[in-house]
This record gives sequence, C-alpha cells and structure tokens, in this order.
Amino acid sequence: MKDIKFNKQFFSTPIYYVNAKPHLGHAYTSIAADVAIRFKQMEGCETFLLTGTDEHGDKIVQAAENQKTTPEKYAKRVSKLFQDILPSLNVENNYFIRTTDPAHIKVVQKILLKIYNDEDIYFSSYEGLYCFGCERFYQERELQDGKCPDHGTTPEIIKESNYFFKMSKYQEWLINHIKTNPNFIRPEQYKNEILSFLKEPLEDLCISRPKTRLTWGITLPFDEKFVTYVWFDALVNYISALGYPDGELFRQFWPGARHFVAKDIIKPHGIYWPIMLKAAGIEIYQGLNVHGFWNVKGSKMSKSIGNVTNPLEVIDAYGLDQFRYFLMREMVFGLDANFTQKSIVSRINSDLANDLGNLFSRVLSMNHKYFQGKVKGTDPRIEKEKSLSLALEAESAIDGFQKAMSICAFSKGLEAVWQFISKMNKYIDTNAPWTLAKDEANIDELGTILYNLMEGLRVVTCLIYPIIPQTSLKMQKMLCIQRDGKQVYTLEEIRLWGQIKEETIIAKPGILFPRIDTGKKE
RNA sequence: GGCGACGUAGCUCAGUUGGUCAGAGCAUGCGGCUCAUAUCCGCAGAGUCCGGGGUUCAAGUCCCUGCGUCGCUACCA
Repeated sequence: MKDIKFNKQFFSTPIYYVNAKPHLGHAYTSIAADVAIRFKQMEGCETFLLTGTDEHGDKIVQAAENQKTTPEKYAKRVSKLFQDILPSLNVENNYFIRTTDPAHIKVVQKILLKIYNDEDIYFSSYEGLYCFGCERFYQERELQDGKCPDHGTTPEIIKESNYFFKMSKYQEWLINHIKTNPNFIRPEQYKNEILSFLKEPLEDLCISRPKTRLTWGITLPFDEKFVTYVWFDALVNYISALGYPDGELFRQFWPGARHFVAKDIIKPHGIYWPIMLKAAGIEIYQGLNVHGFWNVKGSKMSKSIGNVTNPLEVIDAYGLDQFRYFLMREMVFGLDANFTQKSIVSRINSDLANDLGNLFSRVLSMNHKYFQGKVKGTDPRIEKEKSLSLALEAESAIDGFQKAMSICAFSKGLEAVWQFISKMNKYIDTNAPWTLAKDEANIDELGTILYNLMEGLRVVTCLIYPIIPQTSLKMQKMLCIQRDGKQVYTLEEIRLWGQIKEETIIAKPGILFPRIDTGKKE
C-alpha cells in the first residue's frame, strides 16, 4: 500500500545458484516478480526488474570438477540456461547480473572495505568439526552418531582463523526496523518467523574462507589470503546491478526496492542483508516478499524422487500463458502449493477455456452475427431503464484486483477478475440477446447489451495483462484497443468506461484457449 | 532437540482485528438455454471447521494440551 508513494519501483528475484538447472520453483519466483512489476506499471510506476545468477562457492567448484571443466566455464554455461529461459517465461527483466561480473566484484570489495574500516569486521579464530572429505565444517547436530553423514568418517576438530561480521551489534536496530516498517517482510507469517529468530542472540557471521580451501570467490580487499563468504557476495548483487554507489539507476530505483524470495532464504535476506546495508551506511531496501514452495504430485521436488519439474516442458505441453496463469492462480502467495497435471488441466479448462475464452468467443461472435462485427454502441435511455450497465461491476473488479495485487495476493486478484467474468456470463443468460435478436424492434437494446459486454471484456483484457501478457495483447488486438509501443493500460485508464468506439469493426474471434481433452467420459 | 507452519465439504483450498463464518472453485446429480470452445445459467447437497480442555455474553477465529502432516535449524526457488 505504502509502495504507491514510490513512483519508481525496483523488484528483484534472487540470483539463482548455478549448481542446478532452472526448475519450476525458479520459474515461479521469476514470473511472480514479473507479474508484480507489470502490475506496478499499471499503477503508473517506472520499473526495473533484476535477475541473475550466483556463481561462487564450493559447490560450484565441485560441480565443475564433476563435469571435468573449470568453475568459470561451468558457471557460464549454467548461467546461460537461466538467462535463456527468461524469454520463454516472458519475464521482462531490465538486467541480468552475474556475480562473476567484474563490476559486481568491485562493489563487493568496496563494501567489505568500508565495513572493515568501520571496524565491524574483525579477525578471530574459530574452532569446529571439519570433514576433509566434504571440505566443510559441521555443526554437531548435523552429524550422525558423531560422523559425517556423507562420508561416515569422524570429523576432526580444527582451528581456523577467519573474518567475522559484527551482526550482533545491529540486532536491536533490526528488530526495531522490522517492527516499525510493517511491510518490510511480507506475508506476516515470515515477519513473525524472523522476529522470533531474532529473540535469540545473533551470532556474528563468518564472512571469509581461507584460500587454502576455497579460491572460487571474491578476494577480501584487506587480506589476499581469503575469499568472501558467498552470501556476502551474492546479496550485494542487488545494488551492484544498479551501479552502486554513483549510478543513476541506483539513485533512482534503490529506494523502491523489493526482493522476491522463496521461504528458504529469508534469513540471508531478512537478517544479513539489512544489517550489511546498515553497516555500510546504505539505505535499507523497502521490503521482502516471501513465497512458499511448489510440491509436485504431493511431495517436495527432489532429484531422488524424480519429480523436479522443468518449466519448459510444462510450457510446451500447455502453453506459456496457461502456465503463468496456473502458477499465479493456484498458489496463495506465501504458502506452499501443489503442482499436478490434473490441477493445471482443470484450471485451464474451467477458468481459461470455459469461463474467459468462451465468454470472449460468444460475445464477439454475437456481435458478428447480429451486427456484422460493427460496434453498435449504447442507447443511454434503454441502458438506464433496464439497468443494463456493467460499469459498476467493472469498477469493483478493478478495485478488488488492485487491492489484492498490490500486496502480491495474485490468486485473490485473479479471483476478483473471474468474479466479473462470471457476472458477465450470467448477464448474457439473463438478457438472452438471441431472443432480442429475433425482433428488429429490440436492436437498440441488443446493441446496448453487447456494448456493455465488450466494455467488460476490455476491462478484463487490460487487467489480466500482468499475468498473461501475450493473451492480453491478442485480446486487445481483437477488440481494436491495442496501442503502438505502450502495451500497458494503467488502472486509471482502464477505469474510463466506454472506450470502445462505435462503428469499430470487430472480427470474429479465434479460440483463445483450446480445451484440453481429458480423455475421460462420454 | 529447538523454532515454525499446517490440519475446514469427495478433491484443492479461502476465511482481516473473535459476533450472518460455516464458504469458493472443481468434481457429482437434476433442470434450463442455444449466442458460444459439448461451452453458459439455475438448483441440490453433505462438513462435530483434527481430538480434548480453557478464556468470553460470543471462537475455525485467542490460550493450553494431545494427535497427525510438513518445513527450517544458518551456501537448494
């Protein structure tokens, strides 16, 4: 709600870790951010959407070794997969950042140095249980019978010196910041989770790794023998991509920054990141939008179960907008949702084909049949007498949509639109245009009804743009309301009732969403 | 172990601050229309809102407890 005051809005996805290929979860986050940013455009904002890849760290080195290549080449190859999938998802990002970009590396070092000079980073030794097979430290609770879960060997206690970031110093400040900015972490359940986590004393964060055990990272500017911890590197992407510190983009867009993340990485984003910014003397981002996980066929996606879903395959099977619609409609933002063939087919057939597609088809078809495609227009007297106006219904659909979408309640926003669609279907049934058409005397009433329906469709067409842009544009074209260059209608523009011009020739429609044959019954 | 989430009609789930909250969609059955993608409209249902206890004039809605499912526990969206 408060977001409205920012007329420049910056949204980001996480930068995706290149140790795996893009899957359904990545696609969801990216599409959610894309939907949200397109909605911001409807609110009249200038927008910037950022995504990218996180490429440093031990896991990448290992993955590269497994494929007998270098980390550089490996990271580049997988990064490209993430970059290449964006057009297929119709995600319109303004920039794609890689943490191996020289410009990014510079910014990370700059910030590390700043915090170091301000004495919020200190050198200290750390003692822990280290597994040489895994090349990592284990917490005691992670071990099984005191042994490494992967190697079955007993980790050795080793002492290592590292640099630590004084997060504890900012704990009270952060708690206060979260409490005084109610939209800082949304939805609320995740805000509570962070706050409850902050009830315990924060430990200082170990932000270095000695090069003796990891070289694939950004070298500390104040000690060449170390690289920085991946999160410290990764989080900085959000500002390095905007050209921090002097970039014009940074100056304009950073105050309106919201990050989209899945629930597993709320700690780095909700705790480390604001504290890093605070310590570096940088303005805190505006907020964090946290979403849940997609389960597939009832269980968590995992390689061992073999249900890791490739978004491209789903899109091939059902279509891009069908996929985007399903993701936004089926998941309550913040909660987990389930992905099955059955659920996506059901959404496509009932919501898209039967409700929206068929409505579009029947209205344009009647206009074609009764008026040879030429828009007749409204007779104000008849419209008033018979209460035929759909303007108020449209208005409330717009209101409901806006209210929900502005807090990322995508499913609720779509519900508001579909309620309106349902009302139009009832409206047709109630007014039975096919009966009126039998008598020439009813021609004005018939025209009024069809005009209201077409205006209703115009509103629907423009509202669904952020979710299913391709279809929206297709519908705009068919309704002859498409505009050159600017595809987005702002909410204010949409609200103006009566925009379709009389005498316009509207063609007979094709099928927007083919029904999917479920193969059963009859 | 600790922290957290969830458990509401056959299925998938909505239910702000406790008081028309017992709901929606899908599926099912019956009826209606014919403009439309065998689509649309109407009607019909059923649920001890996981169990138990408590607070209150009043609780899916708050508190406690039990059971069940799941997540996180610090480099997987």
